[in-house]
Amino acid sequence: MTLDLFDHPDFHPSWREELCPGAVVLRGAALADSRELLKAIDNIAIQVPFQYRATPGGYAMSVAMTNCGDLGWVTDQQGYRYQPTSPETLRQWPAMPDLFRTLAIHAAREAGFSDFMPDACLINRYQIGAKMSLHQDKDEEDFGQPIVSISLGLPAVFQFGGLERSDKTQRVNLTHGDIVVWGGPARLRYHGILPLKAGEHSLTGQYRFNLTFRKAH
DNA sequence: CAGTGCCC
DNA sequence: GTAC
Repeated sequence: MTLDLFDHPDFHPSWREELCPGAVVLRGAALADSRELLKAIDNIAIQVPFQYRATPGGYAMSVAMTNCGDLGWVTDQQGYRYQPTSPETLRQWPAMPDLFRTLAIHAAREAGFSDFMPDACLINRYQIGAKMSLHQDKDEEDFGQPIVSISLGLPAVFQFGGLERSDKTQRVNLTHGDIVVWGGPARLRYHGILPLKAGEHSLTGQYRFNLTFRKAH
């Protein structure tokens, strides 16, 4: 991987956008590793296929999901939770690739969170029209640990709000290779993804992939 | 518990 | 804004 990207003299203000205290967009920070990241996603999905899960309220989500790492985020009628196994295979999630972990740790450090130790990586696949409505990440045990989110493939509009659902949201265009990190005072800010606009990406076709790294337990 | 979704 |  090209960790040197983070040390490159050009990797600074123009590539870094502060959304608010504790939240930053690192433009193109995963770009150089994107082909390897996508290959790794394919390899994981062969072992544990993407699933369309349902919320506890019974609605099918439009985003397909799989996981890697010690813990994976799942939802069903019982609720939201992290668990060490896939509900379908009843086996442990595939290991988190070293490239994933290292990239996430470096991005967190770049954003000011020096002790990030992710144990969970949720892999979301968005097809055209798929969305993620405004929500908080609050199923984790330690809100002192940040969230690291890597965008691959088709662009999407990220909504980044406040600590209450009714707070005004910023709209942030995220494209292939962008990394968003939020933690500290921004850790519980509401966020979401607007319906994916039709398009074609040379590496992912009609899909957007998102890797979300968390310290769950 | 379920607002990571839905509808007006 | 909010079902049950």
